[in-house]
Amino acid sequence: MRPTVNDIAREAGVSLATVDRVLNERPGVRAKTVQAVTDAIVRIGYVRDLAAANLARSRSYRIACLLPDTQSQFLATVEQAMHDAAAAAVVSRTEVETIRFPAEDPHALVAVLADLQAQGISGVAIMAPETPHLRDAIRDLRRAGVAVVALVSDLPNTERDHFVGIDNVAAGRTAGVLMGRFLSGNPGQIMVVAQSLLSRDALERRRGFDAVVQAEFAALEVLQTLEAHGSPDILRRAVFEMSRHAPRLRGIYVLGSGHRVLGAALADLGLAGRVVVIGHEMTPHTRTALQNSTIDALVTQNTGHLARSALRVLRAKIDRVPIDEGQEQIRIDIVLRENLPQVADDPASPARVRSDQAA
Amino acid sequence: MRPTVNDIAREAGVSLATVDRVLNERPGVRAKTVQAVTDAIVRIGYVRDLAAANLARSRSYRIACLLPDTQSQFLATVEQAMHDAAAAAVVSRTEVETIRFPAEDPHALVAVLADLQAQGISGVAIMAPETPHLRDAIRDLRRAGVAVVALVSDLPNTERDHFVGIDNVAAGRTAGVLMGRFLSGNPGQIMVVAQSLLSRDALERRRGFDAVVQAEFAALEVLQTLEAHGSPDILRRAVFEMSRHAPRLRGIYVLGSGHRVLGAALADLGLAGRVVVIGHEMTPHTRTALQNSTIDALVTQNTGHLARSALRVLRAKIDRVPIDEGQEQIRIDIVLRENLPQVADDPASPARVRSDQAA
DNA sequence: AGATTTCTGAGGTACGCACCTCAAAAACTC
DNA sequence: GAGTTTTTGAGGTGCGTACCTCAGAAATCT
Repeated sequence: MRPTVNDIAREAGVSLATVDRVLNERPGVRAKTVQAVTDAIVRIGYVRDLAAANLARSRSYRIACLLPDTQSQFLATVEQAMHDAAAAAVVSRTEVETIRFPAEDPHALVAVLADLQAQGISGVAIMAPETPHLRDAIRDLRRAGVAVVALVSDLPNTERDHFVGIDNVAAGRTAGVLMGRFLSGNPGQIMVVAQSLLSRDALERRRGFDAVVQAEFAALEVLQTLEAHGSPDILRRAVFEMSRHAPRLRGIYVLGSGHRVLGAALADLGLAGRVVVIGHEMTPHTRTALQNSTIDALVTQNTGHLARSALRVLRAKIDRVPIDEGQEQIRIDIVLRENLPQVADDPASPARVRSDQAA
Repeated sequence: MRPTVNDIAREAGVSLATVDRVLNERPGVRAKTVQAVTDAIVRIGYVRDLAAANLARSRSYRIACLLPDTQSQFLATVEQAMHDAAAAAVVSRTEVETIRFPAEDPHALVAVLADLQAQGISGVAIMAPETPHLRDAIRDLRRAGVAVVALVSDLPNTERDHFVGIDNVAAGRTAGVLMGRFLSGNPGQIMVVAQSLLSRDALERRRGFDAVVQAEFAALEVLQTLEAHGSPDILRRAVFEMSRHAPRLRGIYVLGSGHRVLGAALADLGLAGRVVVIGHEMTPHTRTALQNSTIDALVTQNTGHLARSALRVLRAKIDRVPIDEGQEQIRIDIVLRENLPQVADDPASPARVRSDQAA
């Protein structure tokens, strides 16, 4: 049997009340007694039963997930993943509320955070660009005992407890290597397309991509980043314009989750299937593009893992227990058509291939 | 507040005892009353508090993990991952015992399983080739109420509850595409190396690899599989022998987790760095080989995920609760040097790259 | 209607822990 | 050594559920 608090009390020769005081760091225990209890704890290998503890505390976790209100398939995927993770987390008494804040207004975000703190929320997962206002708001949250994790895009200069997401420089490097290897070091030009270069993740990816191409695939020339700024027309025109000046265009790197108009533009230019296209993030659109080979490879992060990890880390921080680093490391996934994960709720997805002969 | 059993009782106009009988499927309740209670449950949205339920049951999960006693870095990694997952699972009152069984003796395995059943184990994760004996043993376990999952290598014709692992045909296809693309469709020969072709996973990978290369990279010729049978010498000789007859050797596909002797043989043949090497599984050895570019790409499954997933699925099956398909799908990971995950406990691993300017 | 069977309700104990109170013991102070 | 402060012990209640008993009500049968 697993040792309980009573076993500690017996082993340490003190009463249950004292053990309780030590365990929950309540005052009124002599240092010597504390030592005796902690010794007993390690001696008998006691591990607190968190389920029972939380039951007794009747603690529940109220968590807020803050995402910008930008229209984006990737954000929609993240929100959906968080919703699913939240549904699975009700059994561990976790409630999650997702809030979209105005992307352009740092004051609005700060107001939302202040409001959450007032409401007595216990944890916050946030995806937002780092501003001085946000730094202060996060510090205030932490001071108030609220756990904070940065999601997708890190906030390294704030007091956030943890970052849940991938190393975007490495993701860019990965995209760069794939591009270089798929082109086998032959010379040519690479077009880079982004929604905008304002976000930290896009910048870091571009940096990683450039570094690798420059160092290992010197025959490739990486062109200036085209910014779509949310407008299909701007992107379309820019692609046509640039392709005129890039006679040996052999690859396209899409820093964000891809733009529907890009496929059409490539088809019009007669480039479809003749250039290597590498993008980021798994969305309904990039998934389809990968399936019909409009995109050759995706460098992604698993949004399901992202959401579940954020909730797990927040719960751990709230409970002040250590986190399992290995489990919380979000990997950089490379997805080709061949290793495209099946979507669980897609009735059209083919049955698992399996052979019934052979041991 | 979350509704409790008492709320159900009030809502359904019955007593707590009756609610309890319905919830735990105990006899002695009229169909009409059962209906009234289940109606009330959905009406108020009751979700059973599993933590409290397990506490009251004072249930703990005793789980056995069965692995063949073959010497292999991959198996060692799996065992280690299971050990780590077990350590993290003590808080959810889960005990895991890993047992290595004689790989060559199906009767010994059956005996171990029968013994476990007698000991009153509640769940089993097993990695073994499918034999009639094993089929029967698994059926008996299931009949006795023991949950069973197949690990790494599926047992599709048994009554196992679930398979925790990747689709190995797809993994082979993925390796095939990487090989083809890295070689850019230029003609050449591919050597295939395996420990043995007896295990289902190796066979399936080879099948997927062949299918893709044949269909999409017709210029490549895939040579006959070399089987090492655990002997570095056999492998070494076979590689030398075959490379004499393959003047245009451009790639090597390692079906298993790679063989230390292979790197040396390639160096001796002057092929190091001149052929594309693609392997499977992340082990200390393949990791190093990837870092120093002896191997170009690895197609892997995350053993940490594998182990945690196995434990989660087993617990879910024991509790008879549905599993979160999305979370339990083990992805086929493609690992290049650039997206090599950091090892958490490696003090020598470089700090996370991050820039402190830029929002 | 009476006997019999089947349901149902009221209540208790337990799981492992948190958190509370009150009194007694021990350790200090002067 | 009397008074004061600090530390400790004993005990209780509750968290949400499981599981048990026993008595009484309701339904069914004869």
